[in-house]
Amino acid sequence: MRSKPAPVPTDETPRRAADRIRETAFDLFYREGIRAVGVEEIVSQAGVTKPSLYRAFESKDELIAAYLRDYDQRFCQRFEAPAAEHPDDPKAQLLAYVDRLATRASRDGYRGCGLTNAVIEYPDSDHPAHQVAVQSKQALRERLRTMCRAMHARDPDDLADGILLLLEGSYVSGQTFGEGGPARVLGSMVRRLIDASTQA
Amino acid sequence: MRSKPAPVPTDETPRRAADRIRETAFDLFYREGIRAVGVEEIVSQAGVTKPSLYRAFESKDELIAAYLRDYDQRFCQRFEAPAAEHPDDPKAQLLAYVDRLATRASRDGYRGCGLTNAVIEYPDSDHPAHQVAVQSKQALRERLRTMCRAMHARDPDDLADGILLLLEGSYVSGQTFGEGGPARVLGSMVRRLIDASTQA
DNA sequence: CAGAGTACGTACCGATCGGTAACATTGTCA
DNA sequence: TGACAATGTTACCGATCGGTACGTACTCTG
Repeated sequence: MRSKPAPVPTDETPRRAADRIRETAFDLFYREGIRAVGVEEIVSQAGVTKPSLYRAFESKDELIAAYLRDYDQRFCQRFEAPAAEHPDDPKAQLLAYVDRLATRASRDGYRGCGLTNAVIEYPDSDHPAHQVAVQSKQALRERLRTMCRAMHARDPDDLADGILLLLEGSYVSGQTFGEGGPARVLGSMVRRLIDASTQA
Repeated sequence: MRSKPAPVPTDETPRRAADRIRETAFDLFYREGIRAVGVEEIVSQAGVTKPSLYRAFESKDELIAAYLRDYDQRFCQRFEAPAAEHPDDPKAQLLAYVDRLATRASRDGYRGCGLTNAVIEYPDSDHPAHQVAVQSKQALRERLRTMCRAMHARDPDDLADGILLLLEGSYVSGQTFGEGGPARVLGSMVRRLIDASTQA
């Protein structure tokens, strides 16, 4: 034990080939779409070779699944991050995420949610990409329901679904309309729905 | 003149090769995704050959654009159809479309909006598919604004964008969640937003 | 019936797709 | 020094991609 003194993953780019592939795949898949990106492009941009990819991942499909799991993790961080700033205030937590999303999604070049995009690129429910993405979305739906219950909404499950529609709408509309798109009203619409569900 | 006695486009399947290609491409592109479908699959399923495709369409990209124009046309019909049943009542017109959409989008196997899907599959704004789809969405946004103004909403443009978010959210969530998905609440959420914008 | 024009199919192209086999090279630890 | 794991190098596979050169069959017109 206590042998490895410092594998010191130098925070510059090199690192392990598998990591570089994973990061490069993340960027390319997200920005250009999954089907649009070939393995050749990934390895060349990552500065590695194809055998390295296939030593780390069984297939392209597995790499895609890994990308989506990474995406889900980042999403969860983004979604849960505001919780710390607003303890015991689910409404404020949700609105914090919503307002940040509204800003991002109304900027030019926004590419939406990688998980939502994956469901559309892989409609076949047997495909690993589809499955990982759907699982993540179901977790989000559950999370929203929990928050809406904590807000003492009259119809927490309906409110949660309404908010989910607005979120998903923002993800996709951000790509369609760019700067000044409909996502700009996301915050006020979520507030209206919450108010309509919590007022006396 | 008056020569052609009856080219009689027999309403069975055969007809012109170009038409068969167009119909088959519509179904395949919509159900399986555009990038997922090759020209070979289209022509073989249409019962024609590749040269027939390339005599009628300059390229696959042009066929895709044609598909999206067809889709836009069908969408407009669906969206405007309820208008006849509710003349001079924009709210009823909109809700009629919304309620039908909610039903379709909460059924299993729903594949969303072909135009929205196309924007996600082709994020590059130079691509014809992207352009056709975005144009259609901009027209929808304008149409919604007009309707919201006619409803005498306090903030017609904001309300229109809010409704647009709910619509787009239904398109994509329908694919993610299938039966019993969030789109089931679309009707009540649209009503809440309208009410919140039109009440005294 | 002749001939033109239209509509279509056969067979093929080069490029790229995801994926692999075999072997050389490197760095690390013992 | 020597063994091992990780990576690179090179060359290749069969399948599929979008796209085309060219020959053929039908039909309408004169």
